[in-house]
Amino acid sequence: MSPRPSGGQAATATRVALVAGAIETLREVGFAGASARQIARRAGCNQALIFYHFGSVPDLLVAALEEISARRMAAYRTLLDRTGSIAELVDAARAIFIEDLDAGHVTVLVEMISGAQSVPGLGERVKACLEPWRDFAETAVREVLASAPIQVPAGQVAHALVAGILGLELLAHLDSDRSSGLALFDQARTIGDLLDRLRPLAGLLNLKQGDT
Amino acid sequence: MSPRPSGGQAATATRVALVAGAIETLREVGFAGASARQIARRAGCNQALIFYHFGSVPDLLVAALEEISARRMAAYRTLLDRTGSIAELVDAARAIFIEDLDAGHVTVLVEMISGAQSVPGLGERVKACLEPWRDFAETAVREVLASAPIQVPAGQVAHALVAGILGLELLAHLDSDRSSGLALFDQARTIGDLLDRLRPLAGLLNLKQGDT
DNA sequence: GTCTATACTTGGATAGAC
DNA sequence: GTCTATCCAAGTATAGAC
Repeated sequence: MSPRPSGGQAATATRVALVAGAIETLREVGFAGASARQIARRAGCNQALIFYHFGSVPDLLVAALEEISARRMAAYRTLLDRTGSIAELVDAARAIFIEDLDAGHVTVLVEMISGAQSVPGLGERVKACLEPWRDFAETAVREVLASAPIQVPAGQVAHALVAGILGLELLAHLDSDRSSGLALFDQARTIGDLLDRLRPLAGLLNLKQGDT
Repeated sequence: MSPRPSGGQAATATRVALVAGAIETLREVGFAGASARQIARRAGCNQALIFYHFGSVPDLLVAALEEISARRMAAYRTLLDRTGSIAELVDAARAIFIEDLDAGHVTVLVEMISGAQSVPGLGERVKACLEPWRDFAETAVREVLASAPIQVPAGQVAHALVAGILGLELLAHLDSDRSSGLALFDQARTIGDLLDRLRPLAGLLNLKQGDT
């Protein structure tokens, strides 16, 4: 669809600026306010370039979401690499949550999900972008709770976790207050710490453990 | 601001139709697609009437949200009246969640929260509409867990609960699948049932219970 | 109170100069 | 590749007929 000429160096810079502008616009005025002119102004270039490089405004917005999705996945994966305690992982997750909140990554995601209602076919593409986030969450839950003394359905917990993050983002933005959300991480940290202490007892308490 | 002539019977019918149309529009095409013309078409009346009766489109949308908020609060309060078991209350909450999901009540709320980004001052008004929902959630958590054998911060749990509902709504709409959310209620039902069985032991287990 | 008609603004998208 | 200029569609809002 989009031209994407092969050898453009300046073109790449423009596309990067437009994606950054799209993210900034989604953050500041939401999906409903993300017009081509608003985005171009923040990108510091002409409005017509959006259509030249991306074809349409929704296409650019999807590209922006994909960019964020890819960047955050990289950051998240470093989380799973630390195979330390659960409490340690909760701390790291909290730090990343703050980072996402301040940078507006989740805002962009939420705006795209709710905004998808008004553009036919957009929902499918947003859904595809969200898939890695869900997979990551499920993997994280599975790994973290593998050694825990309780048996939980990882898929459901992951679903609740993703939903929780999205909901907290909505509320945090509405209230201009992120402390309410962070307090929940502190709560999780306490529970995680408890699970860490109980871990040595895992073998004793696993009554109906099926897997290895 | 709005005229609201005192003795209009037909006028009231029109306002009702417009509010209903606004809700339907927010559900079907979201905040970004909720234009005066779209709403008027669904309300079966003229676009100009929106400005006559409500002053502006955002004002009508807020009125629609207030309408929903009031109606749902009435339904929710019947929940708290049943002072039965926790499991029973989870069942009732599940039924209401389904009702809200199918009728699109939460969709309207989510669209208004995320859409508020693009209209200066709208956020404050949406926030005011959300307040009763939060208060209700906190009261519900407090009452339900008062007799439970564990000590929990009701405010934080309520905040997480509201966030969870909003997030589940976002995901349910994106996936056109509400079963993932409902599965969590089944999970909660199991936990509630566990708490019900443990309730007789509450006196024994309360190690650091401060209140009555 | 409700409609038609319209003024005005903004947004999506394209053509063509450079 | 990027800009200016422009067309057209859709939106908000108002004036005035009925």
